[in-house]
Amino acid sequence: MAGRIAAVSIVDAIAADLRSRVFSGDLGSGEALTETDIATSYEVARPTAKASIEKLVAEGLLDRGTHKTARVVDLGPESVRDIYLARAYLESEVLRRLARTREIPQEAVQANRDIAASKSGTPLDVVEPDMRFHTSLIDAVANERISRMYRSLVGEVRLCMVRVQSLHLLDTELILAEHQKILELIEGGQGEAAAELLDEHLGRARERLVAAMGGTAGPEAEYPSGLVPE
Amino acid sequence: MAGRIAAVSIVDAIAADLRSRVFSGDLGSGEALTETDIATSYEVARPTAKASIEKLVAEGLLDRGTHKTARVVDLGPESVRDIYLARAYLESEVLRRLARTREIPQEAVQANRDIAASKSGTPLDVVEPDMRFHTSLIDAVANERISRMYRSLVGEVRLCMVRVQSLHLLDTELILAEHQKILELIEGGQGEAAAELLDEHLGRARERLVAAMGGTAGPEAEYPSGLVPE
DNA sequence: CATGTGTACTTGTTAGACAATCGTTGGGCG
DNA sequence: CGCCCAACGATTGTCTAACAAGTACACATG
Repeated sequence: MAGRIAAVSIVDAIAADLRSRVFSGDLGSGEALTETDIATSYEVARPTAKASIEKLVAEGLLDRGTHKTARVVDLGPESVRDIYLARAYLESEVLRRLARTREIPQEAVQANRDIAASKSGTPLDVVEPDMRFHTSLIDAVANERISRMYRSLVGEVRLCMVRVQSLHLLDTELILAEHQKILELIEGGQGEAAAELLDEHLGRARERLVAAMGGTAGPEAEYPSGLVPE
Repeated sequence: MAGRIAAVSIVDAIAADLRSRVFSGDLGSGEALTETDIATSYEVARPTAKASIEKLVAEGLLDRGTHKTARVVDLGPESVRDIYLARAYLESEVLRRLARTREIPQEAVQANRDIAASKSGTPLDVVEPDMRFHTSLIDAVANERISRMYRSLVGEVRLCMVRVQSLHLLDTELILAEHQKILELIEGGQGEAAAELLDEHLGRARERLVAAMGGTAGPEAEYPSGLVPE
């Protein structure tokens, strides 16, 4: 059974709703979330609202100190680098290990197909399948804790993307081609090459994101030779 | 200032105390922790106790379902494998990246010295510096999220060690020698070799731990040729 | 022996309250 | 006029008390 029935607590339900509102941009960076506001707007008691907030704080989506109002995290360039480098650490090693068995998850192949299909939509439509491509690779190693760690990053990654959704930072064709190449390298048992390509892939996204946020981009932001878009 | 003053909330203080009691073995595997028990024993309100429990649940040290009493996690062989493999994923990649700059953290060197110094003590005395050796390597990459992820594993790793503290699973000399060799390989820029040695190092600990817990150990449990202890 | 029921225990959630703390605003003083 | 300090409001941390809802186990029943 894939999706057993929910049986969510009120706290979880509110946390889930807040989470989606953060991802959708309904709650922007730095926006304040007081316990009483949430309590009244969801018509629950303050401790319930408090617990929801604390859940999101633990996930890294909200930020707050003692006696201070919780706010949606405001990710600066250095946080973006931190997040993407952490991704690279996890994912490149996963690629190496997957290459040893030369197994590629079907979900990753499907995710890449969905990226191709979403080219006609808005830039934001690419985010979901792109994310799914990477998570499916992580999940392929079948390690509960690795997957759990990666999920905690994914939340923040999506947060980055929301902030720059209007900018056309990523060329879909290039994403597609690199994903495809990564899968081929895994299938060919060339883990080292796959890891290197992934580093490039993530490094470029990272530095272009940093630049878009007002930071100074590193050399990784450049397109590979001969693949500059229109 | 390394350790700024605490200013801990009551919830944090109780969580910290429970954590140390779990690590010290005062609270054994599967032991029940009801909210009211904790509330009365620490002389706080039940919501406060509840919050403390939820913190530990989030850390993976306690386990509980809805409407069920929280219990100290009972790590089975499959969990031990999961934990150690997750460690290996993180650490081997960290080693590779450290080898690129050939930098070895002084904390790791010191930790290894402390392991040598603890040989005369109980087997449990080795745990702390051993842990410190590994965490210092992780922290050396200066990535906030990588460090945070690793910390979440460390709690469970220590839990494993508590359960097998009475057994003499690890030969201190071998640990020491392998740690030393890993540092040398990093210094020499041989990241691949360092990662491989680490895999062996962790794999052996992992499988011997599994065997000690009643599982069937894999081939990694064996000592390397020519290094069988007395 | 299997099954259903009931009771005690535990957790989920709420309400209201008070203390401690943070941010800000306004007044007093140089 | 500008700056420092005090008082205030807003917000969070914690508590007490209580009820609802769910679980687990013993018990009685078929």
